[in-house]
Amino acid sequence: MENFTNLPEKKRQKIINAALKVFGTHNYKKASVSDIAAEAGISKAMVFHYFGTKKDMYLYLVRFCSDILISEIKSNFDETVTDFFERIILASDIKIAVMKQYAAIPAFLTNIYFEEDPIVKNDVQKILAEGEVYRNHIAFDGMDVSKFKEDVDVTLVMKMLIWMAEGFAKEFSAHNYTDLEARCQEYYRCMDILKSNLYK
Amino acid sequence: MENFTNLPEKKRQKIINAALKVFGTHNYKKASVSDIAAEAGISKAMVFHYFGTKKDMYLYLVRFCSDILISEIKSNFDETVTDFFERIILASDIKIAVMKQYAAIPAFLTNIYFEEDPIVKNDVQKILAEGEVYRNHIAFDGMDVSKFKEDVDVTLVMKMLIWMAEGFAKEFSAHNYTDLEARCQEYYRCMDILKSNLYK
Amino acid sequence: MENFTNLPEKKRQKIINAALKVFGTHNYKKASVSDIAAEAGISKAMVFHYFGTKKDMYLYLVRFCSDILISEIKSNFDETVTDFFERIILASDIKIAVMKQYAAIPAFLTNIYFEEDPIVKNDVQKILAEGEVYRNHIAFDGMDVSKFKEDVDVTLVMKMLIWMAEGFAKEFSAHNYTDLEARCQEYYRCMDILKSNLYK
Amino acid sequence: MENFTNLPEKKRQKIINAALKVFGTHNYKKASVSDIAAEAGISKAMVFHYFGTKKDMYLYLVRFCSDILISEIKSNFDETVTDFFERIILASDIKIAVMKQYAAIPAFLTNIYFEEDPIVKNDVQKILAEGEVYRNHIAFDGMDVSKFKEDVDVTLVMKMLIWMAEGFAKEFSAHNYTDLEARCQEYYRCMDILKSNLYK
DNA sequence: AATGAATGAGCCTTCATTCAT
DNA sequence: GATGAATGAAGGCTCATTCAT
Repeated sequence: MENFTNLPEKKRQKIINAALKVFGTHNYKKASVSDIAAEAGISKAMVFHYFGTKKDMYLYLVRFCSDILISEIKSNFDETVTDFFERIILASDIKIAVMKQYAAIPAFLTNIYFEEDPIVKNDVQKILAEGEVYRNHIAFDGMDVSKFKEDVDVTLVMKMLIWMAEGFAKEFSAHNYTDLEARCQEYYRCMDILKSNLYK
Repeated sequence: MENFTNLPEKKRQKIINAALKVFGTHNYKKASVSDIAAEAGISKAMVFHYFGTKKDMYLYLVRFCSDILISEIKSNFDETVTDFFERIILASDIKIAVMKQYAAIPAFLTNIYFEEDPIVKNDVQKILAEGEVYRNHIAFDGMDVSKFKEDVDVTLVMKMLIWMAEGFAKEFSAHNYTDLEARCQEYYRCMDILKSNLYK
Repeated sequence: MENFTNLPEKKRQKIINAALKVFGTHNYKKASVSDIAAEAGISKAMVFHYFGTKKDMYLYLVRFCSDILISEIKSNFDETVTDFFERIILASDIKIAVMKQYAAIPAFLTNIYFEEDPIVKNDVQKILAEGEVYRNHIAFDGMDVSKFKEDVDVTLVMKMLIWMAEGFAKEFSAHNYTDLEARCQEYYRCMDILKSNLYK
Repeated sequence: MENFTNLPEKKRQKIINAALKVFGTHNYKKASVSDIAAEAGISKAMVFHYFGTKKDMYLYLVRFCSDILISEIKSNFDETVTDFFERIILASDIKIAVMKQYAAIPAFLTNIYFEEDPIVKNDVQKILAEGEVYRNHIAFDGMDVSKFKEDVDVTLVMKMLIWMAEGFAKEFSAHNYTDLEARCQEYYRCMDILKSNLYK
């Protein structure tokens, strides 16, 4: 793996982008090492030289994206924002920021989420689980739920929002990741409805 | 194709379940006929005897699921139920009924929704489009939205519910389709929250 | 094999024609038993019931055609025709008569002549060799070569005519066995040229 | 295709010979890539590495043979030889020279001539058509037919010679391409007979 | 370090042949 | 006798992976 990490920044980025793009377009099995090599402008054998295995490369990318996500969270998350809905929006903003760094990351993340190939599924989930802490941290720690009407089960509201986020992401993906801004507006307006009506 | 449809009920179901499972676990390209044959306990050549082509089998399954869905809608949908939320629940009940018939249908439906393989994409969409009428019919026709508070944008509420349904299905799939009943309860309680607070 | 020979005349002919057609259209390997069965209006399994093996069926047909050819020779050959060129024409006429009995025979004969598949090649040649006697008999026995100019090597003329016949048959086959009569005229006119100029 | 053309001469020849032999022995459909690979002493996958497709390999060979033929014509054809029979012999010499370079070419050429497989038929004919000019050029342009007896139809003589050439090639092929020299002598002696007797 | 050659396993598909009914 | 079901071997082709240079 050091074979890869010792590469000059520029080349590394090019290879990562190529790999993210290919793995984001096809699933693990169908994504071919040849395509990645061609996209990155290197020879197929070099991919194996850098990563050892297709699987290793894949997992490297998973970790790479996960790390970016976590780092973005660490540097942007503001724990003084305690209001339930503002916190949700803050978390969403972070995710969107990540999307903007590496153009191919969202497609890749969607694919790894749906990847069912037993060759990688377990390892992917392990890696994602490590970052889970941070993601949950964002959403749940120290949230102020006092403004909710008494009879509203906040846990269920949370669940609703998670489901909605999933559905939103799916729709976004299904439309080829276009119109991010406009779609986010819809999402935020939905939250406004909830906020207005579930708060006292 | 008659080679297959003339098969005894039992055997047909076994093969369908096997195929749904494999196509629900992997995408079109990676789902291997060998795996389906093994899962169904028949020889690989029989699959071709029954369906002619991997593609034909896939499209058969798409139509098969679509037909089940439509038939379930036709026989269970009650247009006299006009209340927005009751209508949603009715629709959900129908989907759940489908799930109970063939355990693997939801996974399969999710996969065909995301299937991008050009070999099947167009044909799949054609088949799904035929049933579109019924699905839209369920959700949108003649719903009574008069009970909503004046300032609530019903279109957005609809969108929220669709997103939620997607997220719910994804979670259900991620947990290997277990505890259908319990999970549905959560889903219904969420809708209760919305109903209580968004209605006048 | 008796399974087949005991069949009613009509059915047997239909099957033979079907087989000749398919084997005349494709070579041994590519000619599929399914196609023959379909063409003959019987089930694939029956072909095996009648003939045992694809190979057996093929060899049966070879012998069948060879027999027809020989029988035609036996009944039409006139040994009182001794003139070299008239004898050649007589032989040609016989071949043409055979062609008219079973429409598919010429195509089949052409194919078996070019068949290189080691699975059948040897056996085919054995069968054809058995009939060779008659064919040679036609051409060579008791021919009157006295009218040739002294310096003409009749053996070479014979060879020329054989080569020409092959070339002619090839051309005829290459043009899908059309215009038999017209083409024969050309062939006969060529022989006229030879006759006029090689005879004293 | 460059994968193949960049190969060392020796290896390329071995593969070409193997392919010509297999395609010359069986027709397109039946000629198996495995056989070619085995005959050439390489792995089946390499054939695809070199040529991409069985079809591509086949068409490459067609063009290869066509090119050799044309090149041989270009360098050996002498338009100052105008006598009808000498011209024919010149043309024959050229073909024989080709045969000596790659022993399997004649069998291959015969097979492509009869190849009816729709997968390749059109492309083959396109390739052959490109060289047609040269082949016709050889045979027909500027031949001196003034020495023929007045009543001899030269067009028919031409036809005879073409038929003979076909028959000759067939016989040569049927005897496994042995004794080229001796067989040619016979062919030339036949032409002598014609020349002596059809000329004034 | 970097490449292209090389391979073996696996995939979809076809087909002659066998088997149960 | 007749059929459809069933299979195994083989074919064309792809691809991750290894090897020699």
